[in-house]
Amino acid sequence: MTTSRSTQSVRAVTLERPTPTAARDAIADGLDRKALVTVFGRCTVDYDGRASSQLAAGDRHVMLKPDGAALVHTDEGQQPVNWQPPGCAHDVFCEPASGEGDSEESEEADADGADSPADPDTATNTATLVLESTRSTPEERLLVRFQDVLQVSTFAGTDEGELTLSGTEADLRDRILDDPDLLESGFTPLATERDTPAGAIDIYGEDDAGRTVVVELKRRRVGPDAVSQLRRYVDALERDLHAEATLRGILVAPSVTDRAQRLLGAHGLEFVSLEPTGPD
Amino acid sequence: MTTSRSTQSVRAVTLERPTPTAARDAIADGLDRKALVTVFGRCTVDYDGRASSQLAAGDRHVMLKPDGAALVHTDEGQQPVNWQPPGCAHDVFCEPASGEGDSEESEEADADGADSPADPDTATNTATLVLESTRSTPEERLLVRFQDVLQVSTFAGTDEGELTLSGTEADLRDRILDDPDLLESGFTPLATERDTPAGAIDIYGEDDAGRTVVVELKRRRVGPDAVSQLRRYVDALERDLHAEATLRGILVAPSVTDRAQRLLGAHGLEFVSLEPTGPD
DNA sequence: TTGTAAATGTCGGCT
DNA sequence: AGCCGACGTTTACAA
Repeated sequence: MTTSRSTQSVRAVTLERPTPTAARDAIADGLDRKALVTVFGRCTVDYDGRASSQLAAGDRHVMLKPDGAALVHTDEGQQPVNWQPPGCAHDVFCEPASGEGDSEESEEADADGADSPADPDTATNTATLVLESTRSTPEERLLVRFQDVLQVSTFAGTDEGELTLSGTEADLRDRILDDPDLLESGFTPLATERDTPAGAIDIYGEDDAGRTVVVELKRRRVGPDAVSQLRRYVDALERDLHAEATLRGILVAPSVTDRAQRLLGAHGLEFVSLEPTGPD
Repeated sequence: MTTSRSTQSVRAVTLERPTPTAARDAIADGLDRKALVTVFGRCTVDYDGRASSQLAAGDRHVMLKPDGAALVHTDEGQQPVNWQPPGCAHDVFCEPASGEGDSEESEEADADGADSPADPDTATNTATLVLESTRSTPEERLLVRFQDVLQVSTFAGTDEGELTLSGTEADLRDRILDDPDLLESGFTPLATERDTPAGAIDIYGEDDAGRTVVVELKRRRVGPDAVSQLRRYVDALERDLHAEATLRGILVAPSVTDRAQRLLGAHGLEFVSLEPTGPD
């Protein structure tokens, strides 16, 4: 068990191969201090809420964030194998032992029961560490049971840094608004996010000949879904304006798939190739 | 600086407040051993690829997975602020110093240059730790520069556990295939994933009266996009079969939004309320 | 709280 | 490697 202190305050505390109760106390302390908590060890994971899942024992990295998010990572994949969104309440406690006879029903009672029979504090060897993250709306629960804890860490940090991102759909939109001729010579944007009964049109405008133009933007190569989306807006606007013949729908993206191309043709929609960021 | 060993092998190694070069060596060793590597400390992050982003200095948790995935987490949010997908090559090295005059152009040359002038090994105080994860198709690069490293850990584990998940669209499909009357009395499923020029139909079948039925399934409450999808399949099948009048399209989901409901009505499509898992 | 669509979406299945 | 759609999608924004 070692701790590390910066010159200002405790910023990282790490326990290696702690007992379940030592792990529990360190984690509880970390959560209290609004620190980011990580636990690495052998565990099972159960989730129940929008769906439900079970995960057999394996070595995983668990992260509990002060905003209530929880992440369970295996050694593979970008996505966590299990998780809980921000807004959850984290709880940590020890259970007497993770025998096979441990009934599901006993969990709930133990979760907040301060007076469990034979307090786990006195049976550290057989006690198992449990992490629980819950929320309502929707009701969801994540339960991580550790057979073995290799490491517990708590991190207290500050992060004021803002992310700047470019190459988004907003950039593509701004590019066209800055220079409407990029879409087509004589195009005039009249509104963005113009609402229809079917949703909001990215760019609403007029062409050279005064025809109404519905523009749908995508930052990357598109498939059939984007064509359907454009068609939906054009349809809705036609119904709304009772102006069938003069409406044009243009999909703007770097490229389209074959099937999307055919769907565009089948519905009299157009395509303009444009990327979110221009050549510098 | 401490290490922890299990009875079988080194499973977790942790350094606290290491020098940049010690951190570099531990991380390089961890990557070599196909371990999961975590680094916590103050860093800046730059990404360039499908989009591009910059993130000013802050305290973050970085995870490098043996499959090539990289994750940068702040203390908020379920999603990483920056990341790199599996399949990337991770690299770790030290740079002479992170002065403001450090030009972007110099990075690439330093990344793999074994013979940098004044090897950073001898200037640990001013050297900065850098993590780099790159891939091709598409060309993408993530660069994490640490001003301060609070902790480096490497974890070697095993994970054979499989995730079982229920409450998915596949469960909803199986529920209907098991008991087609759940959709409507007299419904007969004929195929799943039936292909059309617009995509694959979830369930293709016939109703009581022998009319063709296109069924689109959603595991949760749906909006306009699902209606568009169903419409797309019905349209395509009508064109394919030249059988306009006898086609029915049914959206199956727990519920629909108002707008989706109106779109269904506008296009003569139907809705059946059903959840992926039935009452037990 | 709910609706709507973007996302460096990611992931899996299939061609 | 590209296409296609599901996902416990998550996230941001508007009503």
